[in-house]
Amino acid sequence: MKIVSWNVNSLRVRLPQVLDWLAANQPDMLAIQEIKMVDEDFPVEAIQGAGYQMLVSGQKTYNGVCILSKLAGTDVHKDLPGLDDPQRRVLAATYGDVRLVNLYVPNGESLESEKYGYKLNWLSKLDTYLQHELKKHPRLVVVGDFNIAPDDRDVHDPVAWKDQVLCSEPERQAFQSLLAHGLKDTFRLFDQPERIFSWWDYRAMAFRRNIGLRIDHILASASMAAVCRASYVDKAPRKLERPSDHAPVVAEFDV
DNA sequence: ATGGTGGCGCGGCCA
Repeated sequence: MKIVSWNVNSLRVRLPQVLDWLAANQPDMLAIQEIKMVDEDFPVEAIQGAGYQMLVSGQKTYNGVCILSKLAGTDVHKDLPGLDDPQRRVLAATYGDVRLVNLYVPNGESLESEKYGYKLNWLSKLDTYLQHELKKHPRLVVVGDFNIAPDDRDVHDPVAWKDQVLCSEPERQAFQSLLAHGLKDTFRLFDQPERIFSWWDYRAMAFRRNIGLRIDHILASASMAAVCRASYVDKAPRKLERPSDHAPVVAEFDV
């Protein structure tokens, strides 16, 4: 089973790249963030034509998530319990006996911003939600744009980013709390090259200079981590014309 | 270098 997370920064713009990537890579599930469209505008025919089913939690202009999959998803969740939030950032479903949670964690903007408080509160509600999901679903995979670089290895310049948003201690502690509940960062289950990132700013030729952060993650419960055979970033789509600022992250499981 | 680029949608927000 191949599970992928990709922040596409507008599915309308990136649809041709998504279709090409699906055809070439044939994931079982592709969790997408920042589709930036309402459900009514979703390209149903194009996705079905590629051989995929879909679940969508769309929003105009901002946010919006979906899951493309070969099998139908059931038991769909679109909200975090205890958080009354119009922002569409969560989509969870069950595929066979695997539970998949797709997240677009708030960015936070800066430590001084109101949005930072919203992010930390959101992560607190997520923490509680995932504890319950872990109890209900032994085979749980949590993916998405976490907007958190878990440690300094995930940052091109840890000194410059110290205590900045995406790298601050409260954010990193929220990420570590998820791991403490039993989730594994699948990327760190394997030896990895240095300076592997999943997001590069559009500005200042950051991608060409590999000035990035690893903020997109695939976490797995113990039983799924035990059968994880690979976890990596596919930089190829980031090299295309008019790319997303994020690359897909991929995990493969012997399931 | 307090800028820079990109998406949405047509001014300003968000990342």
